[in-house]
Amino acid sequence: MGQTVVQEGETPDFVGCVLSGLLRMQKTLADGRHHIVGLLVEGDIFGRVFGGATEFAIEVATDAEFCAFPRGEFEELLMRSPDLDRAVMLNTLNELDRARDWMIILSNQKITGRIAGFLLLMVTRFSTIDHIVKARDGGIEIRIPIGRQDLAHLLGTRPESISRALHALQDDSAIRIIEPNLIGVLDLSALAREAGEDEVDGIRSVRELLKVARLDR
Amino acid sequence: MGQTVVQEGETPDFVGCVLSGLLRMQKTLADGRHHIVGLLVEGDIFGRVFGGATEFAIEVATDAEFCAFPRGEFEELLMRSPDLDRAVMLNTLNELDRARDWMIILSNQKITGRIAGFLLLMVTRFSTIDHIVKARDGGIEIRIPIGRQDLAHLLGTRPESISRALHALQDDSAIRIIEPNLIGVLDLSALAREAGEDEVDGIRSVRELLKVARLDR
DNA sequence: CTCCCGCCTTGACAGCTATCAATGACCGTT
DNA sequence: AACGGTCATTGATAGCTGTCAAGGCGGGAG
Repeated sequence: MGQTVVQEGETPDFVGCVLSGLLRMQKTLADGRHHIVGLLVEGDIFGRVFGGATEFAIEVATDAEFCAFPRGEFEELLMRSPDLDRAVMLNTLNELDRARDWMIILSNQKITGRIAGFLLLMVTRFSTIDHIVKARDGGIEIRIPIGRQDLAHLLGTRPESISRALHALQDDSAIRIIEPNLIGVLDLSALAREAGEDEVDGIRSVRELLKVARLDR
Repeated sequence: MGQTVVQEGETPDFVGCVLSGLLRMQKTLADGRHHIVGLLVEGDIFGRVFGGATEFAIEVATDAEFCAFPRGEFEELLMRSPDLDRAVMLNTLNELDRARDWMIILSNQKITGRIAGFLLLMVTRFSTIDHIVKARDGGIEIRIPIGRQDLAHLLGTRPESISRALHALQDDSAIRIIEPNLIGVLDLSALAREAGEDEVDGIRSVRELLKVARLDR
């Protein structure tokens, strides 16, 4: 927990792939604060494929497993397997879109909007990770895999504001705080409205997810 | 000016490469506001290489030229030319880092800090585009290629706050507002301090840039 | 079992920003 | 030259957030 996998400015000699658990990608600023720029879950690839130093450190957020390939071999593998190459490219493009989604979320001036966007992103992006997003009869339950401090760093604010905003969303009956890190989503539309996002497509896909989850049981 | 090149949600049938001018990548929200998530300058590639719809619209910010390759041919070209494939991958990875830099900037809670980070990013990233960043005897001059409205959308705030923050930085003798869109940088360290970033490396490279620019003349 | 420590939460206050409104500068048009 | 439009700026006020401080809760060590 909290161990460093890749240090800032380092050029790692391997390409990693997360198998389970959660890693966080962050940058430490001059004043000691560290800002989180992304979370890595199972299936995510980290470490730059071709040269160049990583500008961001990677640390373990929860118990996690990952595998590492020597970078040279991985690059050769990419050369020989167009399919793998294409998959890595698609993965990178998806991460790029995700990073831009983060930008939209961070552009929201009210904290409640940022948290609403964060929760929606969790639901839409991590819907396949069942220990994070669970579909229940009452709606969806999200287990936030990081603490208030990290969440604040992620959303560009402070733990106190996170707490207040979550309880404000609860007062609006948009969510329910089951445990500090276990959030029940009561009203997706309200969240989307709060986030200011046109998340209609996202919500539709979530509805599909819920249907599938119910059929599974 | 303001024309749409690629629409949101569309799957463009070409891959574009900016030759000159400036394009902006943005997303329109449900309430009509549009948030800018990136600027494209010469050499930047846009349009997804492999399938998938673009989540962001691309519009012309200034007079611009770009070339377009049919997507199918481009993908075949990638298959046949490992060098090009590698270059595109590197380009994408760089954009990813840039997007994460944006996240850091947007995480800054004070507007002056966000603008300081923006200016530093302009200097470090667009230092080769001489109609945007110019080295002069007094320091560096940055021509901001977008208006206050767009700048506000980019930094997640409002035009009024942009104006106030710029003039605050001027009062601190960190910058000089030569024209509304032409900013002279007087004190890089002050900007870095304001941004809270450990931009020492960045500043060093800027110093190199200044030296080179002076030798050029 | 008790203590200690970290985390989450809540309250009070200062500081900053969003918002509304109004003014002035610049540009293209008439 | 006069007009209308957009854009940048400035002021006043309300609202929200950062900050500091304190209290409550749970888990681990002794």
